[in-house]
Amino acid sequence: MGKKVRVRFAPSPTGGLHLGGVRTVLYNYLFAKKQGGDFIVRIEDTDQSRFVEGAEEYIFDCLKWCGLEPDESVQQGGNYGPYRQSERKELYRPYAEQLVKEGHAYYAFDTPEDLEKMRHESIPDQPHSPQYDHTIRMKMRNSLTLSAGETEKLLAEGANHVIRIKMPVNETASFIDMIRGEVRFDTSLVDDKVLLKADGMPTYHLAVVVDDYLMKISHAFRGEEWLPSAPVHILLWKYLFGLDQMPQWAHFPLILGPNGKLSKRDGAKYGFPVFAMSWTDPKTQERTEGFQEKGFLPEALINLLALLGWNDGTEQEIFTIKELIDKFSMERVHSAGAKFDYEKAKWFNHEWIKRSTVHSFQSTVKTLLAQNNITVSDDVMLDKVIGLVKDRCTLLPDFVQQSSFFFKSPETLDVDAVKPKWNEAKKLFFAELIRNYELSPDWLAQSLETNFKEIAAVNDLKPGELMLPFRIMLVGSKFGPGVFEIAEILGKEETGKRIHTALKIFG
RNA sequence: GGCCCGUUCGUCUAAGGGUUAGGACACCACCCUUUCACGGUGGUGAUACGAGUUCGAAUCUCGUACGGGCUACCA
Repeated sequence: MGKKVRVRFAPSPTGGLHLGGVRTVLYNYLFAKKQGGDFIVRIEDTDQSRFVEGAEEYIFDCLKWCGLEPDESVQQGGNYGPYRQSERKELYRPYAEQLVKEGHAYYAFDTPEDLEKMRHESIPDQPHSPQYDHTIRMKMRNSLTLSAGETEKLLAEGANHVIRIKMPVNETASFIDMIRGEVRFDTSLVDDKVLLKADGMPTYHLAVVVDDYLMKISHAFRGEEWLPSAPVHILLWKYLFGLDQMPQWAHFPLILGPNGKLSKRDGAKYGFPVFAMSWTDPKTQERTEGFQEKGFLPEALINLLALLGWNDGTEQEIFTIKELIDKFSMERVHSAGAKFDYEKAKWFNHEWIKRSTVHSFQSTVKTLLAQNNITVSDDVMLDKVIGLVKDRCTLLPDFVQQSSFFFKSPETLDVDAVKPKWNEAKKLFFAELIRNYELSPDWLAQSLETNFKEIAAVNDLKPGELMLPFRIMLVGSKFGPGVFEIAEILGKEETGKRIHTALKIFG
């Protein structure tokens, strides 16, 4: 023991980073930081056919936005690079060949057509699952069925070939999952996975084991979808580096959408984002909106993701990243999959908006308003407005609706809300109100309200029937903070102006 | 089909043999608010099923059912 904690997130840069990915990063990060360990990001780009322009940088942008930055990666550098598997290509073949030499793997020369044929017609008695395993490998074209001479010759000729693991028969491969406990597999039932592809690149199976070893990874965490390939990795560890060197593993429960596993392809078709940040497919130009653009605070995203599959055993639900680091433990991660609930996600965001300081929203709100052609020149006023409205905002764009009218008089007034009960007496009231307000020695919500009610009383009118019209005059519609607080921020001149304008419209 | 993982309110979850099965989101009602929210109070609502172990099971075991994942020279 005493081994330094080193964990890694190993994404394949093929598109948007979805919720499950961010949560995997998060749990890795929390675990590492709690133990004072290192968090590494390794790019798994061994499938060149799936290369997507910009995907790698996008992933790092997402991590940065989330505040989950790695200690070592393509961008940060580090002592265990390169951190991109495509740049480590030459490194893997010797391991694969060592396995062949030791009888744990073999060369296979089957063409794609051969494989296709094998899968579709070789097993008449079984309806499914023709896999390249111990029951059929002796019927295929590989170094097990070919003579040593033939094999050598083919290799010398540069024939297309892969290296496959030779799964043993009737052995049990097992490991202790930090979340699930012991998991065991019958090796006879696992197929001979390709380790080294025809283009010389390793598959995930070989690369993950070799790199985890070389990068001294102490704990390897990944999604539950990887559990079935665990026996392959266990055997590779056993053959290559020794089981005692194998990192401790944990497989996280899946995050489910409405129809099973959350998938990148489903984009925002669920009615909620699945990506951390917006992603535009460089080929189709199809853009999928992310949590950031939807108006989520990174703190909220982190918080809600942390609670999707983990809790600290108390009833606390709002956690800062610092608290999460402090309290996280792998043993408390749930083993069952969790369906994502967008309503609850929004609740988390609302809570975070309420808890964040007024100042933290200043530039965001300014930008949001600018996008709606509203220029804010008075920062003091802006802060007051934010303070007044932030509790009513669930998503960041809600600030637009909630604060626009402070900076720009309403374009339309909800006349219908006023008209039916509008009369001469009320009209006279507001005329008098303007005169009174003109003379007001101060301009505070409190005194504005007092005066308002006094005038109403003198004219024998119910304040309640006057406040809605007043609100419509100032806001244009039936929402927003208290009217007198709005009037205070608007100021004497602007308030008077809006009453005037409205009076003309109401008739 | 095979293999693997899983199963507590609609959703996220707590309860690691003894609780009126707790909380949160959502929903409903009431209060607060002379707008809309916030907030407060209360309510509806769950241990998939069947055996077994035990004085006692949501909790341990087995079976069944259901759900999910994997089953590529993708990760």
